[in-house]
Amino acid sequence: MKPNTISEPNINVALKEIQDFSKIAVSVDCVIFGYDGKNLNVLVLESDMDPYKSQWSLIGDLVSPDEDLDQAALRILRERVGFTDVYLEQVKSFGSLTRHPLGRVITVSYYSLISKVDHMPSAVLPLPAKWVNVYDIKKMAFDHKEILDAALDRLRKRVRYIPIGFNLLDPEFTLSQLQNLYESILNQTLDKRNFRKKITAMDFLTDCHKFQQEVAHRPAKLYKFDIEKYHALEASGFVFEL
Amino acid sequence: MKPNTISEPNINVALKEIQDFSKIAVSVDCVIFGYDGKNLNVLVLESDMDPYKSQWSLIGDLVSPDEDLDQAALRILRERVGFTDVYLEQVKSFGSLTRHPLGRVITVSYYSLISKVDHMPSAVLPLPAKWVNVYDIKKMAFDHKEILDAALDRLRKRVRYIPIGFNLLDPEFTLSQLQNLYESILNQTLDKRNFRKKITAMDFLTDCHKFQQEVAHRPAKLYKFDIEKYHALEASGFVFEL
DNA sequence: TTATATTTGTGTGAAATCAACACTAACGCA
DNA sequence: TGCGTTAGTGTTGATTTCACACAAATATAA
Repeated sequence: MKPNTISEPNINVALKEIQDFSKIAVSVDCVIFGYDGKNLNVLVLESDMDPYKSQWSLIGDLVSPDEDLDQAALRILRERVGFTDVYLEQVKSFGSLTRHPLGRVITVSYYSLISKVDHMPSAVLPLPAKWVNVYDIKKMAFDHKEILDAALDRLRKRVRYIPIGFNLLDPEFTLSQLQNLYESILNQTLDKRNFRKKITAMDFLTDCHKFQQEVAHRPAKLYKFDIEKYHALEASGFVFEL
Repeated sequence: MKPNTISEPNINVALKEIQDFSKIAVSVDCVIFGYDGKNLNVLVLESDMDPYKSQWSLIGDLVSPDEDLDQAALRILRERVGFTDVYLEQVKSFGSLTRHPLGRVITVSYYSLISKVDHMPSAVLPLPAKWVNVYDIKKMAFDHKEILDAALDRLRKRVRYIPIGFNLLDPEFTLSQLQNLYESILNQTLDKRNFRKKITAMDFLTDCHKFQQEVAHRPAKLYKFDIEKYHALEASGFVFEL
């Protein structure tokens, strides 16, 4: 643990030539989560690239020199699958030497949350893209399973401390739908009464004064997530925790 | 929210030319935390680069084509400051277009935890490097303040759920030292009795049967962190939480 | 040798939170 | 009209959290 000397200047201290651009490409890969009212899904493509032909891959692309990372992720979501205004969060970067068969590609992973999955069945999506139940995916192309796992892990942590789950639901939803969503993400069952107590105790759900239609059972009340109320609460020290 | 078509193949699906290597360089920046028994410090260099001359910068370097990201971070720690065997964790990547004056550089940030800071006073370190109290840093070169904040944020979250704080202490430490460390990291005071109750209740501290020497007050018992005991507990379902 | 300054080390009780649990209500449908 | 299905609602005991004060051990200075 004896410190050396600083021999050469480094990139943060003084000039260093970065002309050769180090022969590393940078990409962004998006883990797009969607919820169909029943299961947590992820949007995948079928890879055409050897040696991963016909395995699922995430949706990604190279970062172009004139866009930052978030912009690249948003562009990918827009260009590849037509999603705009989605919740987006960077997860981490993957840089194994052999992770991409075409060469050295470091990828920055993001996850995003999409609502109304049921309104976008795979038929409407560009052909090879498909919603797949997260828990059915055992293997993917490249290191994408590892990326998916990291994103899911992150989502599970986040979802308990910030109210982002609502991004996966329709604007108006029932408490049971919300609970099911949480159960899908956390992969565990929750107690109905305790869940409702907790959620309604924090005061950012608005009663829509409407009920579910056309269900073959007692219809449930519809609620909306009131983001302004939430921000007000947050500002006065309240922290969301599930 | 209408999906487009997938017009061209992308990097995950089929061949795409990545010859031009997108003129993006990739660097790693390390937020090196150290604890001097009193304050949480971070190791910084004085930047020589305009327009950030004489401002503090983190310790970083370009990623070379034949090393992965973790290797690059470890190399930087070894080459620049002589640290080996340190706790290291990736935080996130920063890719603003204008973040580096020399051109487009995307950086992957890491933080690491160093013990025995008091045994490596700045005199022994390569000249421009210096330990600075984290809470005294208001401004840094590049976007490094933002990187520092992200790393500190991550450390604060991690330290409550995994016992990594011990990396910042000598192998043998007192409970008060441990508590002070947590107070420095979390930037809040903790109740002595409750802290000790919690820590000793989880059974991975070993009594060294030794006491502090040469202190002008009642000497405290020394403890060791028993990582094997911790792993055993962890395996049987125990989760560290502070 | 004695007093002082400093830090260590220890337990209890009140309040808040968590976890487990079961029945009636409302609707569509046969 | 009865059946199947999901919605909606409170209580209690167990657990966890939080606040809080004083005697013991050492070095140092008088």
